[in-house]
Amino acid sequence: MTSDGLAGDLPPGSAGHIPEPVDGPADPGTVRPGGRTARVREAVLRAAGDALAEHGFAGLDLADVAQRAEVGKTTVYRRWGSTTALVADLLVDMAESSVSRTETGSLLGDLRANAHLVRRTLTDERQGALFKAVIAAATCDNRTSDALHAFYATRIKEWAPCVEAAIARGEAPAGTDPHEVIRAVSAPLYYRLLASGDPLDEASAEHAATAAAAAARAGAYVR
Amino acid sequence: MTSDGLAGDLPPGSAGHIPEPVDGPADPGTVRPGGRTARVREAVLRAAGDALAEHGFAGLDLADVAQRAEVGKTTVYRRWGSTTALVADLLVDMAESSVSRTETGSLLGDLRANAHLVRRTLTDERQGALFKAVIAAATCDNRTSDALHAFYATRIKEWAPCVEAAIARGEAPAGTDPHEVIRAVSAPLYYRLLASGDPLDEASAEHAATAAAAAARAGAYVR
DNA sequence: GACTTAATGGAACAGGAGTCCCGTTATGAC
DNA sequence: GTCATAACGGGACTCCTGTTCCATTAAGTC
Repeated sequence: MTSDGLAGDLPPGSAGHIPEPVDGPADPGTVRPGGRTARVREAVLRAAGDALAEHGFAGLDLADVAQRAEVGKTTVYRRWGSTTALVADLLVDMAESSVSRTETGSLLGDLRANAHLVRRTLTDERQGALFKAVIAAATCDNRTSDALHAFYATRIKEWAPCVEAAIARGEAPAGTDPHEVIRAVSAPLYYRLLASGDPLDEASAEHAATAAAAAARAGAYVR
Repeated sequence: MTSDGLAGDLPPGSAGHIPEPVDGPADPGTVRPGGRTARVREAVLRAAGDALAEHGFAGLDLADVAQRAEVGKTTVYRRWGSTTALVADLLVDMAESSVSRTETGSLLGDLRANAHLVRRTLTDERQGALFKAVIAAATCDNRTSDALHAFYATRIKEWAPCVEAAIARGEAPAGTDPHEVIRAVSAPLYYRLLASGDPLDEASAEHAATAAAAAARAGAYVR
Protein backbone atom coordinates (compact mmCIF):
# COMPACT_ATOMS: atom_id res chain seq x y z
CA MET A 1 0.00 0.00 0.00
CA THR A 2 1.05 3.50 -0.65
CA SER A 3 1.52 4.81 2.85
CA ASP A 4 1.16 3.55 6.34
CA GLY A 5 0.02 6.99 7.32
CA LEU A 6 2.38 7.29 10.23
CA ALA A 7 5.87 6.48 9.01
CA GLY A 8 8.41 9.23 9.39
CA ASP A 9 8.51 10.18 5.76
CA LEU A 10 9.38 13.85 5.84
CA PRO A 11 7.19 15.61 3.30
CA PRO A 12 9.78 17.57 1.34
CA GLY A 13 8.16 20.93 1.92
CA SER A 14 7.93 22.75 -1.34
CA ALA A 15 5.87 25.61 0.02
CA GLY A 16 5.60 27.55 3.23
CA HIS A 17 7.94 25.20 5.01
CA ILE A 18 11.42 26.60 5.48
CA PRO A 19 13.41 23.93 7.27
CA GLU A 20 15.97 24.86 9.87
CA PRO A 21 19.50 24.22 8.59
CA VAL A 22 19.95 20.51 9.13
CA ASP A 23 23.38 19.01 8.58
CA GLY A 24 22.12 16.42 6.10
CA PRO A 25 21.26 17.32 2.49
CA ALA A 26 18.24 19.61 2.18
CA ASP A 27 14.92 18.36 0.84
CA PRO A 28 14.76 18.42 -2.97
CA GLY A 29 13.02 21.51 -4.25
CA THR A 30 14.08 23.83 -1.43
CA VAL A 31 17.49 25.01 -2.64
CA ARG A 32 16.54 25.90 -6.20
CA PRO A 33 12.80 26.41 -6.03
CA GLY A 34 12.54 28.54 -9.18
CA GLY A 35 12.18 27.77 -12.86
CA ARG A 36 11.92 24.10 -13.64
CA THR A 37 11.26 23.07 -10.05
CA ALA A 38 8.27 25.41 -9.78
CA ARG A 39 6.93 24.28 -13.15
CA VAL A 40 7.21 20.66 -12.08
CA ARG A 41 5.37 21.30 -8.82
CA GLU A 42 2.59 23.15 -10.61
CA ALA A 43 2.15 20.42 -13.21
CA VAL A 44 2.22 17.64 -10.61
CA LEU A 45 -0.31 19.31 -8.31
CA ARG A 46 -2.67 19.93 -11.20
CA ALA A 47 -2.31 16.32 -12.32
CA ALA A 48 -2.85 15.11 -8.76
CA GLY A 49 -6.06 17.14 -8.53
CA ASP A 50 -7.28 15.69 -11.80
CA ALA A 51 -6.44 12.15 -10.76
CA LEU A 52 -8.10 12.55 -7.37
CA ALA A 53 -11.25 13.99 -8.92
CA GLU A 54 -11.39 11.10 -11.39
CA HIS A 55 -10.45 8.06 -9.35
CA GLY A 56 -10.69 9.12 -5.70
CA PHE A 57 -7.99 8.78 -3.12
CA ALA A 58 -7.78 4.98 -3.22
CA GLY A 59 -7.12 5.19 -6.96
CA LEU A 60 -4.34 7.74 -6.64
CA ASP A 61 -1.20 6.31 -8.22
CA LEU A 62 1.99 8.35 -8.22
CA ALA A 63 3.20 6.82 -11.46
CA ASP A 64 -0.06 7.87 -13.10
CA VAL A 65 0.28 11.38 -11.72
CA ALA A 66 3.82 11.59 -13.11
CA GLN A 67 2.62 10.55 -16.55
CA ARG A 68 -0.26 13.06 -16.53
CA ALA A 69 2.15 15.81 -15.48
CA GLU A 70 4.67 14.70 -18.12
CA VAL A 71 7.26 14.40 -15.43
CA GLY A 72 9.59 11.57 -14.45
CA LYS A 73 8.15 9.04 -12.03
CA THR A 74 11.35 9.29 -9.99
CA THR A 75 10.79 13.00 -9.47
CA VAL A 76 7.36 12.52 -7.95
CA TYR A 77 8.56 9.77 -5.63
CA ARG A 78 11.63 11.78 -4.61
CA ARG A 79 9.84 15.06 -3.89
CA TRP A 80 6.61 13.80 -2.36
CA GLY A 81 7.24 10.17 -1.58
CA SER A 82 3.69 9.13 -0.75
CA THR A 83 0.15 9.81 -1.87
CA THR A 84 -0.77 11.40 1.44
CA ALA A 85 2.21 13.77 1.32
CA LEU A 86 1.26 14.80 -2.19
CA VAL A 87 -2.30 15.54 -1.08
CA ALA A 88 -0.94 17.53 1.86
CA ASP A 89 1.04 19.71 -0.54
CA LEU A 90 -2.00 20.07 -2.75
CA LEU A 91 -3.93 21.35 0.27
CA VAL A 92 -1.26 23.96 0.97
CA ASP A 93 -1.70 25.09 -2.60
CA MET A 94 -5.50 25.12 -2.30
CA ALA A 95 -5.39 27.17 0.89
CA GLU A 96 -3.47 29.90 -0.92
CA SER A 97 -6.26 30.48 -3.42
CA SER A 98 -8.68 32.75 -1.61
CA VAL A 99 -12.40 32.95 -2.31
CA SER A 100 -14.19 36.27 -2.40
CA ARG A 101 -16.72 36.97 0.33
CA THR A 102 -19.89 38.93 -0.28
CA GLU A 103 -21.39 41.42 2.20
CA THR A 104 -25.19 41.59 2.22
CA GLY A 105 -25.73 43.64 5.38
CA SER A 106 -27.58 40.99 7.36
CA LEU A 107 -26.41 37.83 9.13
CA LEU A 108 -28.92 35.64 7.34
CA GLY A 109 -27.97 37.12 3.99
CA ASP A 110 -24.26 36.54 4.55
CA LEU A 111 -24.77 33.02 5.82
CA ARG A 112 -27.00 32.22 2.84
CA ALA A 113 -24.28 33.46 0.51
CA ASN A 114 -21.78 31.24 2.29
CA ALA A 115 -24.06 28.20 2.27
CA HIS A 116 -24.76 28.49 -1.44
CA LEU A 117 -21.06 28.98 -2.20
CA VAL A 118 -20.18 25.83 -0.26
CA ARG A 119 -23.03 23.93 -1.87
CA ARG A 120 -21.96 25.00 -5.34
CA THR A 121 -18.41 23.90 -4.61
CA LEU A 122 -19.38 20.50 -3.26
CA THR A 123 -21.81 19.75 -6.07
CA ASP A 124 -19.36 20.78 -8.78
CA GLU A 125 -18.32 17.54 -10.43
CA ARG A 126 -14.58 18.10 -10.16
CA GLN A 127 -14.47 20.08 -6.94
CA GLY A 128 -16.84 17.83 -5.04
CA ALA A 129 -14.90 14.71 -5.94
CA LEU A 130 -11.68 16.48 -5.07
CA PHE A 131 -12.90 17.49 -1.62
CA LYS A 132 -14.07 13.97 -0.92
CA ALA A 133 -10.70 12.57 -1.94
CA VAL A 134 -8.74 15.11 0.05
CA ILE A 135 -10.77 14.40 3.18
CA ALA A 136 -10.29 10.68 2.67
CA ALA A 137 -6.54 11.22 2.42
CA ALA A 138 -6.57 13.29 5.60
CA THR A 139 -8.10 10.42 7.56
CA CYS A 140 -5.05 8.31 6.74
CA ASP A 141 -2.17 10.57 7.69
CA ASN A 142 -1.46 13.12 10.40
CA ARG A 143 0.46 15.61 8.28
CA THR A 144 -2.26 15.57 5.67
CA SER A 145 -4.95 16.15 8.26
CA ASP A 146 -2.91 19.04 9.66
CA ALA A 147 -2.87 20.57 6.19
CA LEU A 148 -6.62 20.02 5.86
CA HIS A 149 -7.31 21.66 9.21
CA ALA A 150 -5.16 24.62 8.22
CA PHE A 151 -7.14 24.89 4.98
CA TYR A 152 -10.46 25.06 6.81
CA ALA A 153 -9.08 27.38 9.49
CA THR A 154 -8.17 29.79 6.67
CA ARG A 155 -11.59 29.56 5.07
CA ILE A 156 -13.49 29.92 8.35
CA LYS A 157 -11.37 32.91 9.35
CA GLU A 158 -12.20 34.58 6.04
CA TRP A 159 -15.91 34.42 6.82
CA ALA A 160 -15.84 35.11 10.55
CA PRO A 161 -16.04 38.93 10.12
CA CYS A 162 -19.62 38.74 8.88
CA VAL A 163 -20.63 37.18 12.20
CA GLU A 164 -18.63 39.77 14.14
CA ALA A 165 -20.48 42.48 12.25
CA ALA A 166 -23.78 40.79 13.08
CA ILE A 167 -22.89 40.78 16.77
CA ALA A 168 -22.02 44.48 16.53
CA ARG A 169 -25.40 45.09 14.89
CA GLY A 170 -27.10 43.22 17.73
CA GLU A 171 -28.26 40.33 15.53
CA ALA A 172 -26.54 37.82 17.80
CA PRO A 173 -25.72 38.01 21.50
CA ALA A 174 -22.30 39.19 22.64
CA GLY A 175 -19.96 36.30 23.32
CA THR A 176 -21.15 34.35 20.27
CA ASP A 177 -18.27 32.41 18.75
CA PRO A 178 -18.05 33.56 15.10
CA HIS A 179 -16.11 30.49 13.95
CA GLU A 180 -18.71 28.20 15.45
CA VAL A 181 -21.43 29.92 13.42
CA ILE A 182 -19.52 29.61 10.16
CA ARG A 183 -18.79 25.95 10.87
CA ALA A 184 -22.50 25.43 11.57
CA VAL A 185 -23.32 26.54 8.03
CA SER A 186 -20.85 24.18 6.33
CA ALA A 187 -21.34 21.21 8.62
CA PRO A 188 -24.74 19.95 7.37
CA LEU A 189 -23.54 20.19 3.77
CA TYR A 190 -20.39 18.22 4.42
CA TYR A 191 -22.39 15.72 6.46
CA ARG A 192 -24.56 15.10 3.42
CA LEU A 193 -21.59 14.85 1.09
CA LEU A 194 -19.60 12.43 3.24
CA ALA A 195 -21.94 10.57 5.55
CA SER A 196 -25.67 10.51 4.96
CA GLY A 197 -25.64 10.92 1.19
CA ASP A 198 -28.80 13.04 1.19
CA PRO A 199 -29.05 15.36 -1.81
CA LEU A 200 -27.14 18.63 -1.72
CA ASP A 201 -29.97 20.67 -3.20
CA GLU A 202 -30.76 24.36 -2.87
CA ALA A 203 -33.14 23.62 -0.01
CA SER A 204 -30.37 22.00 2.03
CA ALA A 205 -28.25 25.14 1.67
CA GLU A 206 -31.22 27.29 2.73
CA HIS A 207 -31.84 25.09 5.76
CA ALA A 208 -28.17 25.24 6.72
CA ALA A 209 -28.11 29.03 6.59
CA THR A 210 -31.44 29.69 8.28
CA ALA A 211 -30.73 27.13 10.99
CA ALA A 212 -27.32 28.63 11.77
CA ALA A 213 -28.78 32.14 11.83
CA ALA A 214 -31.67 31.10 14.09
CA ALA A 215 -29.37 29.22 16.45
CA ALA A 216 -26.94 32.15 16.59
CA ARG A 217 -29.78 34.57 17.33
CA ALA A 218 -30.99 32.25 20.12
CA GLY A 219 -27.52 32.30 21.68
CA ALA A 220 -26.64 28.67 21.00
CA TYR A 221 -23.06 29.59 20.09
CA VAL A 222 -22.24 31.69 23.13
CA ARG A 223 -18.96 30.40 24.55
CA MET B 1 -3.97 -0.17 -6.00
CA THR B 2 -6.70 -2.16 -4.44
CA SER B 3 -9.74 -0.90 -6.27
CA ASP B 4 -10.50 1.61 -8.92
CA GLY B 5 -13.74 2.34 -7.16
CA LEU B 6 -15.86 1.76 -10.22
CA ALA B 7 -14.90 -1.57 -11.71
CA GLY B 8 -17.67 -4.09 -11.88
CA ASP B 9 -16.38 -6.30 -9.12
CA LEU B 10 -19.54 -7.83 -7.72
CA PRO B 11 -19.21 -7.81 -3.95
CA PRO B 12 -20.07 -11.39 -3.11
CA GLY B 13 -22.95 -10.48 -0.85
CA SER B 14 -22.66 -12.41 2.34
CA ALA B 15 -25.54 -10.57 3.99
CA GLY B 16 -28.77 -8.98 2.97
CA HIS B 17 -28.11 -9.53 -0.68
CA ILE B 18 -29.97 -12.47 -2.12
CA PRO B 19 -28.99 -12.67 -5.77
CA GLU B 20 -31.52 -13.61 -8.38
CA PRO B 21 -30.83 -17.11 -9.72
CA VAL B 22 -28.10 -16.53 -12.29
CA ASP B 23 -27.04 -19.43 -14.48
CA GLY B 24 -23.38 -19.12 -13.51
CA PRO B 25 -22.04 -20.40 -10.19
CA ALA B 26 -23.36 -18.49 -7.16
CA ASP B 27 -21.17 -16.14 -5.14
CA PRO B 28 -19.09 -17.97 -2.53
CA GLY B 29 -20.72 -17.90 0.88
CA THR B 30 -24.31 -17.83 -0.36
CA VAL B 31 -25.04 -21.54 -0.79
CA ARG B 32 -23.69 -22.80 2.51
CA PRO B 33 -23.75 -19.73 4.72
CA GLY B 34 -23.74 -21.59 8.04
CA GLY B 35 -21.04 -22.99 10.27
CA ARG B 36 -17.54 -22.35 9.00
CA THR B 37 -18.60 -19.73 6.46
CA ALA B 38 -20.32 -17.66 9.15
CA ARG B 39 -17.36 -18.02 11.51
CA VAL B 40 -14.99 -16.89 8.78
CA ARG B 41 -17.11 -13.85 8.00
CA GLU B 42 -17.31 -12.88 11.66
CA ALA B 43 -13.57 -13.25 12.18
CA VAL B 44 -12.73 -11.35 9.00
CA LEU B 45 -15.06 -8.46 9.76
CA ARG B 46 -13.69 -8.15 13.28
CA ALA B 47 -10.15 -8.20 11.92
CA ALA B 48 -11.04 -5.65 9.27
CA GLY B 49 -12.44 -3.34 11.95
CA ASP B 50 -9.28 -3.70 14.01
CA ALA B 51 -7.04 -3.07 11.02
CA LEU B 52 -9.03 -0.02 9.93
CA ALA B 53 -8.97 1.44 13.42
CA GLU B 54 -5.21 0.93 13.59
CA HIS B 55 -3.95 1.91 10.16
CA GLY B 56 -6.83 3.75 8.50
CA PHE B 57 -8.31 2.94 5.14
CA ALA B 58 -5.14 3.55 3.11
CA GLY B 59 -3.32 1.02 5.27
CA LEU B 60 -5.95 -1.68 4.87
CA ASP B 61 -4.29 -4.76 3.43
CA LEU B 62 -6.37 -7.84 2.73
CA ALA B 63 -3.45 -10.17 3.39
CA ASP B 64 -3.01 -8.57 6.81
CA VAL B 65 -6.72 -8.93 7.53
CA ALA B 66 -6.55 -12.60 6.61
CA GLN B 67 -3.65 -13.17 8.98
CA ARG B 68 -5.38 -11.35 11.86
CA ALA B 69 -8.53 -13.39 11.28
CA GLU B 70 -6.46 -16.59 11.04
CA VAL B 71 -8.01 -17.27 7.70
CA GLY B 72 -6.49 -18.06 4.32
CA LYS B 73 -5.56 -15.05 2.22
CA THR B 74 -7.29 -16.66 -0.73
CA THR B 75 -10.57 -16.79 1.14
CA VAL B 76 -10.60 -13.05 1.77
CA TYR B 77 -9.74 -12.23 -1.82
CA ARG B 78 -12.34 -14.64 -3.15
CA ARG B 79 -15.23 -13.57 -0.94
CA TRP B 80 -14.65 -9.82 -0.80
CA GLY B 81 -12.14 -9.12 -3.54
CA SER B 82 -11.34 -5.52 -2.68
CA THR B 83 -10.86 -3.36 0.37
CA THR B 84 -13.89 -1.22 -0.45
CA ALA B 85 -16.15 -4.28 -0.79
CA LEU B 86 -14.92 -5.55 2.57
CA VAL B 87 -15.72 -2.20 4.18
CA ALA B 88 -19.15 -2.26 2.57
CA ASP B 89 -19.86 -5.63 4.16
CA LEU B 90 -18.54 -4.34 7.48
CA LEU B 91 -21.04 -1.48 7.24
CA VAL B 92 -23.91 -3.89 6.67
CA ASP B 93 -22.80 -5.65 9.82
CA MET B 94 -22.53 -2.37 11.75
CA ALA B 95 -25.99 -1.25 10.67
CA GLU B 96 -27.48 -4.39 12.22
CA SER B 97 -26.23 -3.52 15.70
CA SER B 98 -28.78 -1.09 17.04
CA VAL B 99 -28.08 1.55 19.67
CA SER B 100 -30.55 2.24 22.45
CA ARG B 101 -32.31 5.58 22.42
CA THR B 102 -33.21 7.43 25.57
CA GLU B 103 -36.44 9.40 26.12
CA THR B 104 -36.13 12.49 28.28
CA GLY B 105 -39.49 14.11 27.59
CA SER B 106 -38.16 17.27 25.94
CA LEU B 107 -36.70 17.93 22.50
CA LEU B 108 -33.58 19.56 23.90
CA GLY B 109 -33.07 16.70 26.33
CA ASP B 110 -33.38 14.08 23.62
CA LEU B 111 -31.10 15.94 21.23
CA ARG B 112 -28.53 16.41 23.98
CA ALA B 113 -28.60 12.68 24.64
CA ASN B 114 -28.05 12.05 20.94
CA ALA B 115 -25.26 14.61 20.65
CA HIS B 116 -23.36 13.18 23.59
CA LEU B 117 -23.82 9.64 22.30
CA VAL B 118 -22.40 10.62 18.91
CA ARG B 119 -19.59 12.55 20.53
CA ARG B 120 -18.68 9.64 22.76
CA THR B 121 -18.63 7.32 19.76
CA LEU B 122 -16.45 9.59 17.63
CA THR B 123 -13.98 10.32 20.41
CA ASP B 124 -13.64 6.67 21.37
CA GLU B 125 -10.19 5.67 20.17
CA ARG B 126 -11.25 2.62 18.23
CA GLN B 127 -14.70 3.74 17.10
CA GLY B 128 -13.58 7.20 16.00
CA ALA B 129 -10.77 5.82 13.88
CA LEU B 130 -13.11 3.21 12.47
CA PHE B 131 -15.69 5.78 11.41
CA LYS B 132 -13.04 7.90 9.78
CA ALA B 133 -11.73 4.92 7.85
CA VAL B 134 -15.17 3.77 6.79
CA ILE B 135 -16.07 7.21 5.50
CA ALA B 136 -12.78 7.40 3.63
CA ALA B 137 -13.56 4.06 2.00
CA ALA B 138 -17.02 5.26 1.02
CA THR B 139 -15.55 8.19 -0.89
CA CYS B 140 -13.73 5.73 -3.15
CA ASP B 141 -16.47 3.34 -4.17
CA ASN B 142 -20.15 3.58 -5.02
CA ARG B 143 -21.29 0.37 -3.41
CA THR B 144 -19.48 1.24 -0.21
CA SER B 145 -21.04 4.68 -0.10
CA ASP B 146 -24.46 3.08 -0.64
CA ALA B 147 -23.80 0.90 2.39
CA LEU B 148 -22.70 3.94 4.38
CA HIS B 149 -25.81 5.88 3.44
CA ALA B 150 -27.97 2.94 4.45
CA PHE B 151 -26.17 2.82 7.78
CA TYR B 152 -26.90 6.47 8.52
CA ALA B 153 -30.46 6.20 7.23
CA THR B 154 -31.00 3.46 9.81
CA ARG B 155 -29.50 5.49 12.63
CA ILE B 156 -31.37 8.66 11.73
CA LYS B 157 -34.64 6.77 11.47
CA GLU B 158 -34.10 5.37 14.95
CA TRP B 159 -33.91 8.87 16.42
CA ALA B 160 -36.57 10.59 14.32
CA PRO B 161 -39.44 9.67 16.70
CA CYS B 162 -38.16 12.03 19.38
CA VAL B 163 -38.58 14.93 16.97
CA GLU B 164 -42.03 13.70 15.96
CA ALA B 165 -42.97 13.64 19.63
CA ALA B 166 -41.65 17.17 20.04
CA ILE B 167 -43.79 18.35 17.13
CA ALA B 168 -46.81 16.67 18.74
CA ARG B 169 -46.00 18.48 22.01
CA GLY B 170 -45.81 21.77 20.13
CA GLU B 171 -42.07 22.24 20.69
CA ALA B 172 -41.46 22.57 16.96
CA PRO B 173 -43.77 23.79 14.18
CA ALA B 174 -45.80 21.29 12.17
CA GLY B 175 -44.08 20.36 8.92
CA THR B 176 -40.65 20.19 10.54
CA ASP B 177 -38.56 17.46 8.92
CA PRO B 178 -37.53 15.12 11.77
CA HIS B 179 -34.62 13.62 9.84
CA GLU B 180 -33.23 17.06 9.13
CA VAL B 181 -33.18 17.85 12.83
CA ILE B 182 -31.35 14.65 13.73
CA ARG B 183 -28.82 15.24 10.95
CA ALA B 184 -28.32 18.77 12.27
CA VAL B 185 -27.18 17.36 15.61
CA SER B 186 -24.60 14.97 14.13
CA ALA B 187 -23.36 17.22 11.36
CA PRO B 188 -21.21 19.65 13.38
CA LEU B 189 -19.57 16.76 15.21
CA TYR B 190 -18.69 14.94 12.00
CA TYR B 191 -17.50 18.21 10.48
CA ARG B 192 -15.04 18.54 13.34
CA LEU B 193 -13.93 14.94 13.07
CA LEU B 194 -13.38 14.96 9.32
CA ALA B 195 -12.81 18.50 8.13
CA SER B 196 -11.98 21.29 10.56
CA GLY B 197 -10.24 19.21 13.21
CA ASP B 198 -11.60 21.33 16.05
CA PRO B 199 -11.81 19.46 19.36
CA LEU B 200 -14.79 17.19 19.95
CA ASP B 201 -15.30 18.31 23.53
CA GLU B 202 -18.43 18.31 25.68
CA ALA B 203 -19.10 21.92 24.75
CA SER B 204 -19.24 21.07 21.04
CA ALA B 205 -21.89 18.43 21.74
CA GLU B 206 -23.89 20.93 23.82
CA HIS B 207 -23.67 23.51 21.05
CA ALA B 208 -24.78 20.97 18.47
CA ALA B 209 -27.83 19.99 20.49
CA THR B 210 -28.89 23.47 21.58
CA ALA B 211 -28.39 24.88 18.09
CA ALA B 212 -30.47 22.14 16.48
CA ALA B 213 -33.21 22.58 19.08
CA ALA B 214 -33.24 26.36 18.67
CA ALA B 215 -33.28 26.13 14.88
CA ALA B 216 -36.08 23.55 14.97
CA ARG B 217 -38.11 25.72 17.34
CA ALA B 218 -37.60 28.67 14.98
CA GLY B 219 -38.95 26.65 12.06
CA ALA B 220 -35.69 26.36 10.12
CA TYR B 221 -36.39 22.73 9.22
CA VAL B 222 -39.92 23.17 7.90
CA ARG B 223 -40.02 21.50 4.50
C1' DG C 1 -23.71 -42.18 8.92
C1' DA C 2 -22.76 -41.65 3.92
C1' DC C 3 -22.46 -38.61 0.03
C1' DT C 4 -22.05 -34.40 -2.92
C1' DT C 5 -19.82 -30.44 -3.50
C1' DA C 6 -19.38 -25.60 -1.48
C1' DA C 7 -15.93 -23.36 0.75
C1' DT C 8 -11.42 -23.07 2.62
C1' DG C 9 -6.22 -22.84 2.59
C1' DG C 10 -1.47 -23.58 1.09
C1' DA C 11 1.81 -22.79 -2.51
C1' DA C 12 3.42 -21.26 -6.70
C1' DC C 13 2.97 -17.55 -9.94
C1' DA C 14 2.45 -12.85 -12.23
C1' DG C 15 2.21 -8.00 -12.47
C1' DG C 16 2.93 -3.60 -10.84
C1' DA C 17 4.17 -0.15 -7.28
C1' DG C 18 8.06 1.91 -5.31
C1' DT C 19 13.46 2.16 -5.08
C1' DC C 20 18.10 2.74 -6.74
C1' DC C 21 21.73 4.10 -9.87
C1' DC C 22 23.68 7.19 -12.79
C1' DG C 23 23.83 10.15 -16.81
C1' DT C 24 21.61 14.66 -18.33
C1' DT C 25 19.62 19.24 -17.78
C1' DA C 26 19.41 23.80 -16.16
C1' DT C 27 19.24 26.85 -11.80
C1' DG C 28 21.43 30.27 -9.15
C1' DA C 29 25.80 32.50 -7.95
C1' DC C 30 29.90 34.69 -9.52
C1' DG D 1 29.50 33.78 -19.98
C1' DT D 2 31.28 30.23 -16.72
C1' DC D 3 30.90 27.01 -13.04
C1' DA D 4 29.23 23.92 -9.28
C1' DT D 5 25.69 21.22 -8.28
C1' DA D 6 20.53 20.88 -7.42
C1' DA D 7 16.99 18.73 -9.60
C1' DC D 8 15.27 15.88 -13.22
C1' DG D 9 14.55 11.46 -16.02
C1' DG D 10 15.24 6.84 -17.94
C1' DG D 11 15.83 2.15 -16.97
C1' DA D 12 16.94 -1.83 -14.22
C1' DC D 13 15.77 -4.03 -10.04
C1' DT D 14 13.10 -5.60 -5.81
C1' DC D 15 9.41 -6.72 -3.14
C1' DC D 16 4.78 -7.18 -2.21
C1' DT D 17 -0.13 -7.28 -3.61
C1' DG D 18 -3.40 -9.95 -5.82
C1' DT D 19 -4.34 -14.32 -8.78
C1' DT D 20 -4.49 -19.15 -10.02
C1' DC D 21 -4.38 -24.10 -9.13
C1' DC D 22 -5.51 -27.90 -6.67
C1' DA D 23 -5.75 -30.70 -2.50
C1' DT D 24 -8.33 -30.73 1.91
C1' DT D 25 -12.18 -29.84 4.97
C1' DA D 26 -16.82 -29.63 6.33
C1' DA D 27 -21.89 -27.87 5.37
C1' DG D 28 -26.20 -29.46 3.98
C1' DT D 29 -29.15 -33.34 2.35
C1' DC D 30 -30.82 -37.93 2.26
